[in-house]
Amino acid sequence: MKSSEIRKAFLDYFESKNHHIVPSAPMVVKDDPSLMFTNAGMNQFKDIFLGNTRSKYDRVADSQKCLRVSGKHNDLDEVGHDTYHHTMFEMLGNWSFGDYFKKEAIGFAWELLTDVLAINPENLYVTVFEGDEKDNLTPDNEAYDHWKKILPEERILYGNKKDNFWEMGDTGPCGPCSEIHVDLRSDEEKKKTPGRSLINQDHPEVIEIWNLVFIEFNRMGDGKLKNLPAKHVDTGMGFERLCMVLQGKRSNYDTDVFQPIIAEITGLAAVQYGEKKETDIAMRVVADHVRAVVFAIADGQLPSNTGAGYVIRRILRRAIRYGYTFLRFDEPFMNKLLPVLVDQMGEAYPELKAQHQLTGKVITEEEIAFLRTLSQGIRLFEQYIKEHPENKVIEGKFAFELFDTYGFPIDLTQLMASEKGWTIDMEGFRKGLEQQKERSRKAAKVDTEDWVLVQKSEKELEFTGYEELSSETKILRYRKVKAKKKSYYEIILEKTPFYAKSGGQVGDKGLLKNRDEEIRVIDTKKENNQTVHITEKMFSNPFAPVRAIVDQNKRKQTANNHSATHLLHAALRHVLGKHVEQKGSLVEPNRLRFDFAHFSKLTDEDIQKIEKLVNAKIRENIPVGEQRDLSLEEAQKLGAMALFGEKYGEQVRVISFNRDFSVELCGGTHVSATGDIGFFKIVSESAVAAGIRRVEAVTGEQAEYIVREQEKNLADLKELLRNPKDLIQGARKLLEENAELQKELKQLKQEKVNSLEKELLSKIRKIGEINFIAEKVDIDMADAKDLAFRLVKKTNDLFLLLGIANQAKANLSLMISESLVKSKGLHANNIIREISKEIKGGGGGQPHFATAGGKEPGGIGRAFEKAEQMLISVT
RNA sequence: GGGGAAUUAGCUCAGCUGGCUAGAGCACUUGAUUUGCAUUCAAGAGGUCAUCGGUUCGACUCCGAUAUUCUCCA
Repeated sequence: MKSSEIRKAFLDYFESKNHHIVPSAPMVVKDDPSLMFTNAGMNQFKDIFLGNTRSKYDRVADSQKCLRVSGKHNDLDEVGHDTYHHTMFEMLGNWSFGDYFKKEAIGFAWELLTDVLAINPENLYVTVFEGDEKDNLTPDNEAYDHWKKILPEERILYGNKKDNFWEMGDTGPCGPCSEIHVDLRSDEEKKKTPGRSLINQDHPEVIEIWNLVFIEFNRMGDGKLKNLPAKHVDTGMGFERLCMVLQGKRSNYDTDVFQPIIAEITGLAAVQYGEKKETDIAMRVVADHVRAVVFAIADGQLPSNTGAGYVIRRILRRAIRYGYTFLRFDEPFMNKLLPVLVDQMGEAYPELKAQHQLTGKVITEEEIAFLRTLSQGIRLFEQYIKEHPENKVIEGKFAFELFDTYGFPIDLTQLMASEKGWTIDMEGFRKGLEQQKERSRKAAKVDTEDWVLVQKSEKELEFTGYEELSSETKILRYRKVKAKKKSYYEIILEKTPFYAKSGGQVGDKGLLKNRDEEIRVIDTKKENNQTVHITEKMFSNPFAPVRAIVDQNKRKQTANNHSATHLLHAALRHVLGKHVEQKGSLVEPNRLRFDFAHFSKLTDEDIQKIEKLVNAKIRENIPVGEQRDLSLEEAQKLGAMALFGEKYGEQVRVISFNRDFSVELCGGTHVSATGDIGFFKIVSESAVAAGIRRVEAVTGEQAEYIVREQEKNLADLKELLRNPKDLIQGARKLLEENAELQKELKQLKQEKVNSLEKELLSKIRKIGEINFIAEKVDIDMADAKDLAFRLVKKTNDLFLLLGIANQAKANLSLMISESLVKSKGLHANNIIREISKEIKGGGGGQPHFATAGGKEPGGIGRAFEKAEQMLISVT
């Protein structure tokens, strides 16, 4: 069975059991601070389990793309070394939200595996929860009894809390789970050791394939368990692993999920898979990582140096490094694997096809950048070896610096060191890393107190901000959060006009008022579908009704910018072409920023055309078209474009300005008609990454302000230039004149130095065979230096001392011919230190040239005498 | 969010503990050479050493702030 058929068989089976098949959620998670990537099938249903939202369907199944880079069995550093761990993988799952429970879940799983997918039941084992005294939980006999009916009891095992009790986090929904394991060993092996004894023992051929979680409890803040009103089922089956089982392979990488990519790699590297341990590992690393990176980029997550983007960059770099070291790829190669991957997965995940070109560009760019990092590291490494030739051990501190500051991988340092017969002080390296981690932990530490429940509400949380900017409401719960420098409160209201940061639009600011007090809301954000108000203070009486008032002015400006963003998006597509697609957006009260896919820099004409079109639409004063509660399909029929990497609910909202101009899916706040925006002005255009451009713009008052500023600058400039007819011409003339004057000045100075040169030459006195000059001159220090260097070239055995006096300051310059430095042991540095005492100052320099400064110009003469005395004593 | 680093000629980079009139390679201009694949040789142009402030007789170098970029950790 091909992998695509397996995926389809799974989905078809559950569809036949009345499950609604939902698309995979994006791999990148946006509104959950505890999670960067989707790491399990249940992530997109978290809100349902938490009770924040209700599901439209009781039964759901999907194939979810997931990414794991850390966790029990998924350390990024391990991927590739074995044959079954991955960063990106697909998780097949079926769910029941308050519908069926253990009996049906077990029945479905068994029927699908043994009947539809024809796995030999003899090879299957299951585990059930053994209970836990501390939590006062009895063994899960209910699950046991259901299993007993379908397979012999000797293949049912009890498992402990670690393996068989699933929890979402420290608090929240949880429950016992039941795992299905498969024994893939040969009959001979099976006879030797019973499969039963190898369950959950990390045996590579006795593995878990499906986990059925029965969610029935809620873990409270105090650690106690409470029964949930509705029970849920949450299951997850690793797709790649299932393919391995069904295709009779011993490694996930041998299945048709990975083989086409590996075949491509072997072609490029001219190395066969299975030839050598090291190159095999490298190929697995590359094959795994290219999938992760491509899916992430297609979901809109570009590599960057913070957060989720940084994780993607790390994965990409790890692949490049393995390719570089073991497969001898020393120029970009990852993008060459892209067509195979798109070809293979593009059917199930259309975003890969749509984002093909962009993905290739971004990856190539990253590869080039990293190869540069590598060569810089190699240079530093070699320099270090050269500077410490006798060490034979690389200090941990240096190895850490290479890694920490220059991003040079430690194992590459190790490899290069061993090639030269050196070793690395890994202890020291680890110490550095540990300190780094400690620092970060300290800085990132956030103490979150438990939620304080104030009042209960029967209603769902409500957002009133589309209609009004001030609402009468009550506090449901709040908590105090202590971060490193500041502490603040998070407040949840029953209904709120405050817009929480999302879709690029920043969160509202404003006030919460009750009869006696008012507190400021400094930000509003969304967490697990709830609007969280951030405040610096808390009411002394949280039970009183409050009025929530949004800062009207800021909101209005934000709305201007948001609507302008839509017009900009549409205008970009009109002017540049339909390939333009939103890649990111930021909408603040005083500006807007819009990132989009486009291959080249915008010309000035492009920008003008775009501004012109947007402003024309503003003047048309198009009323906003708003439609709520549409299905995604209905919205798309209207022409709204769904973005890859965005998660849309069952109901979407569409904002349009003229049906045939701008139609977008959007939850943000907008103007009532485009005329409100007033005026639109682009202030900058730049690149963010390969194939992605950024436009920043302002609207309304802010745009007016910027234009006024520029106008003022221009007026000031005109006045400065005495109102020339042609400003540009005037400025150019001024610059030319200035250059001319500079030249003349230089020449005059030159002449002065020339005449001084002659004058000084005529003043040479002989002290022994030394040509001695000590004179006051009226030039600046730089010219004095120049003069000294010119004289020393022309005169042998010169001892030149120049004194400069201006106002309250005195300067000395001393130049001595190299020959005198050598033969007489004269040292300008020492001499100037001595004689500068006479001008109440200090100085220094090199043996042949030194300078000094002081605050007594009257002492210059004495300094000259002193120098002469010193010379006489030498000769 | 925290730590470390970088910013010097069009490009890639040297410039050690403050003082060598800021250098190299490539690219560029000019002249010669007339070349089996980066032809060679010579001369030259090109720099507010990221920006602002401070310490100092003196700052590319030290200190502080800002901006941009890189990098590691969370």
